[in-house]
Amino acid sequence: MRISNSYFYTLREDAKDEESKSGNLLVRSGMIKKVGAGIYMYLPLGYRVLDKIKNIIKEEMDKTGAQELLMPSLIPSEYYEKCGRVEAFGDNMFNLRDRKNAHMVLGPTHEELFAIAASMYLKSYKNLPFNIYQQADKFRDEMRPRYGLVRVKEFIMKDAYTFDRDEKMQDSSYKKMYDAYCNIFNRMGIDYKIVRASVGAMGGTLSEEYQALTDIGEDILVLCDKCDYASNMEVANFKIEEEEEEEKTLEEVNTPNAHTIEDVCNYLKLDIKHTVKALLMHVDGKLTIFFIRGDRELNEEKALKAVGGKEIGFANDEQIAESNAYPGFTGPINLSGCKIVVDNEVLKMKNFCCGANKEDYHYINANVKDINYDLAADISNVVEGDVCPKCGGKLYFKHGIEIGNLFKLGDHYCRDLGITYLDENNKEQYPLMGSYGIGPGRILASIVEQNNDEHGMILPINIAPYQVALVQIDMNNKEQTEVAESIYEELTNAGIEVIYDDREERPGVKFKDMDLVGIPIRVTVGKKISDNLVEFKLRSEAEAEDIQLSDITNKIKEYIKDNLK
RNA sequence: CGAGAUGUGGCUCAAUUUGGUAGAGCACUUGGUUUGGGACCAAGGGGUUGCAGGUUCAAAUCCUGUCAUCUCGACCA
Repeated sequence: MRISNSYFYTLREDAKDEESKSGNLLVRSGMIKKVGAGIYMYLPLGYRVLDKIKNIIKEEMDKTGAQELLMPSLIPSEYYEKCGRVEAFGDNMFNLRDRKNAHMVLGPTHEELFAIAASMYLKSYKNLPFNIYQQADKFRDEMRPRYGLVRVKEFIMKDAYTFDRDEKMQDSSYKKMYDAYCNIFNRMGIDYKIVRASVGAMGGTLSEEYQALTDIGEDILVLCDKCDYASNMEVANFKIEEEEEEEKTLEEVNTPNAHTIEDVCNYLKLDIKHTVKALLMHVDGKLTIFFIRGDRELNEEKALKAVGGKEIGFANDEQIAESNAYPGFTGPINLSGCKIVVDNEVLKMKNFCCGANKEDYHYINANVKDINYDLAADISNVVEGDVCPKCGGKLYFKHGIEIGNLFKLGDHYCRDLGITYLDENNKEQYPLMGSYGIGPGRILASIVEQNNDEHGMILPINIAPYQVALVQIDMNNKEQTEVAESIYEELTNAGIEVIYDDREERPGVKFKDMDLVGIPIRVTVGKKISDNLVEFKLRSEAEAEDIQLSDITNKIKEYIKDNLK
């Protein structure tokens, strides 16, 4: 491409409405432009990059035997009602009415339609297994879009769906996707971790996520410093260490105005790890009090699961009044009028401090024998330094952007939709379904987030919009023009993607722009041409190299051959 | 949805406190001088100050409402 008569622009300053590095670089390089919160246009340069990402995904998906198709985005809502997902998605789904006032949605994910597509083909056990996928727009009315392309309201997702007969067959289908995803992200040079995750609104039995490691990642990954344990915080656990301490006698102590755990610890000079705090919650409107170690957070998802509820939130005064709990001084001793859930860890604690259910009083030296509760379960979040549940190593945290996920969904979608096949005994069976997502936009954001310097982005050669930036220093120099044109022609004929900066701009402008956009290879045709030399520079390296003009195209071809994954 | 901040040429910002004809840099156009890391000089074009009301002789500025964007929180495949 010749820049001089192409759509190409860059911005010299950061956008004021972009916070993240990747968001800013993508906007400044003219790859994307914000239309509204969480809504972006992909401009020609950005679209080329997106297309390359999609192509790598497509290649690896097709290699597994998956077949591509295309689903609509505008879907009658009845399809989502059948599986109870109108409720599951709630306000996250875009709802609209057509002219006949029929209720429509913009698809947030496509399990239902894929199941229906599957049913058109699937009649016999002989049809299994198979895998169908698409790369198409998804719409989710996110409460808070942020970080450029990381969390948006409309985005392209590659979503694949497998259909299998039994768990063994599904394991094999799942493994194929697992491996394909590794290939995809490895080819793109992304630094990622595969973590165990929650099945969330998808429902199902197993979920793993591919998480690109970056500081702006919204997910917290729990990793072990000794083994390969890796889990999303939402489902991470830790090994509870039993305290070896002799049980002392329960004692009530005055703690004036000590409403928070910090206050109590300061006042009584206690280690926060020897305290138990209360979380006064409502589960489906009913007061439920959770007790966890003072320094931990309640994991609401685990808590809900433990009590078998649907909705959880902080209790209001009215709900609290049903019990004898005293906010700020609530403890699991002589507590009544509510459901009481204690963290498994609390059962192993010795001589801890907790509220006494009356103003300005706490208990010290409390032990399991002193407390009353309805249920004990794992309800708290891991903190850094906890013991790995797998090997006993130390757990630490990293932030990740979820760029891919794998779900074993079981058969509930097919059950709800009545999709069956006949087995060899002429008996109707429900197939097992799996769903597998990848977010190309998030991949782009993650790559830029992981690969940049003060000059701009540094893109891998199979992702960059062009492989080679050809910079001619002096557009009025005939010899330079001749050489640049011939290099352009030769590389282009060899199938190499060249962006030829033939603008009447000063060299500095051209260098800055090519650096900002992150083109991996730069060839500069300048004054050294009188010695038959041109300059070869990698975006990732600081130094340039002078190359004989006669060698330059071969050098580039070889570099690309060696580095194109 | 709760709290805070911000909306002024394409971009980044000033003028708002104290009401008085809307300004700079970048970008753009023309001419000239330059030409290896975002050049310089000169002359231009481009904004009913997010929108709607109100107060006033006069509103970017004050008041009310509304919308949008960003941040923190809540929420979250």
